[in-house]
Amino acid sequence: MTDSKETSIIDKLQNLYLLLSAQFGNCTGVSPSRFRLLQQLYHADEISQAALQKELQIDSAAITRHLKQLEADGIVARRMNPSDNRVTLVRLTDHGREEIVLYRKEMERFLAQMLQDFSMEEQQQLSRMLARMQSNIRNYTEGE
Amino acid sequence: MTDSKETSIIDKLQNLYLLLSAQFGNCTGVSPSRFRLLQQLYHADEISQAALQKELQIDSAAITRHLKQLEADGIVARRMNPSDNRVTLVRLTDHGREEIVLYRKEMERFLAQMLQDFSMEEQQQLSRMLARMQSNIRNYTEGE
DNA sequence: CACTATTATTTGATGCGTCAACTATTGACA
DNA sequence: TGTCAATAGTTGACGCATCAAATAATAGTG
Repeated sequence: MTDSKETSIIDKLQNLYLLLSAQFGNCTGVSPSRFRLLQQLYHADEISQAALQKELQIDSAAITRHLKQLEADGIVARRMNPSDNRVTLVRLTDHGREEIVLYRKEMERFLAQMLQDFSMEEQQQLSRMLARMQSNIRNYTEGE
Repeated sequence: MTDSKETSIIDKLQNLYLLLSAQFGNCTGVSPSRFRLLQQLYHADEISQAALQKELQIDSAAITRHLKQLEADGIVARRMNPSDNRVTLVRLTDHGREEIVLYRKEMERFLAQMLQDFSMEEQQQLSRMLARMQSNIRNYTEGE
């Protein structure tokens, strides 16, 4: 029986992800999701929640909650799009912009450690494999 | 700036994991964690929660809650270890054993789809890379 | 034997994600 | 223009994980 072998990739993926989230949070002070969200805001100046949702691939409910918290923390400011009252536009506050610079530094360190012994070639290979799995899973959905 | 490039592995890992969890659940009817837990029980006959915790690398609080639910669903039976009243021994019920056979079938299909275009060689490579990252992250913790 | 770890499990608070249901706006078209 | 569909965001219920604190039982030691 190769049972345990066959599942091992899912197991490894899960163990890695859980460890990654926990450690990333410890090191940078924000969760990976929140960091990614801030990263988008950092590059985008001002952006709608729907656009954030598309980038991050996270449920829009989760986006709403992150932003609510970030707004309460003074990291982010929101306003309605005057030309379409359905959409909310989000941007970093000046304070937020300062904070994220620190997060980014920590993240750099973390990432460097995580990939310390990976060659460029390996990193690309890994990236491609992850992307392939993702697309395979997506197709499974449709095929159901 | 190669900013978005540099984070892309974490991004990809997260996107993949979230998609994986959601889809795995849809397809098999159980979450990856719960499946792994059942898998352990399937192979172990009777096992303590602490041992499960070590295998799965999941917080023991989460183990308790999974088992509570599984017990309520009649999948699992728990009893105290008569020779050490601290430990709880867990085993699949007959019903549970039948159920898991079905889950396993679904899981096989899911996994096959996820890795459909991966050669054996690639799968091993991927496994090794995931393990390396995990160990790199662990070391980071200690280094702090 | 009493005292102090250590170990196993549980519970409560919290973070983050999902889905489903609901509101508000906008767009399109008979 | 009135109606209906699509889009953006929010909220509530829920699943699953984490940490910290509490409880029990056992082990080790002077």
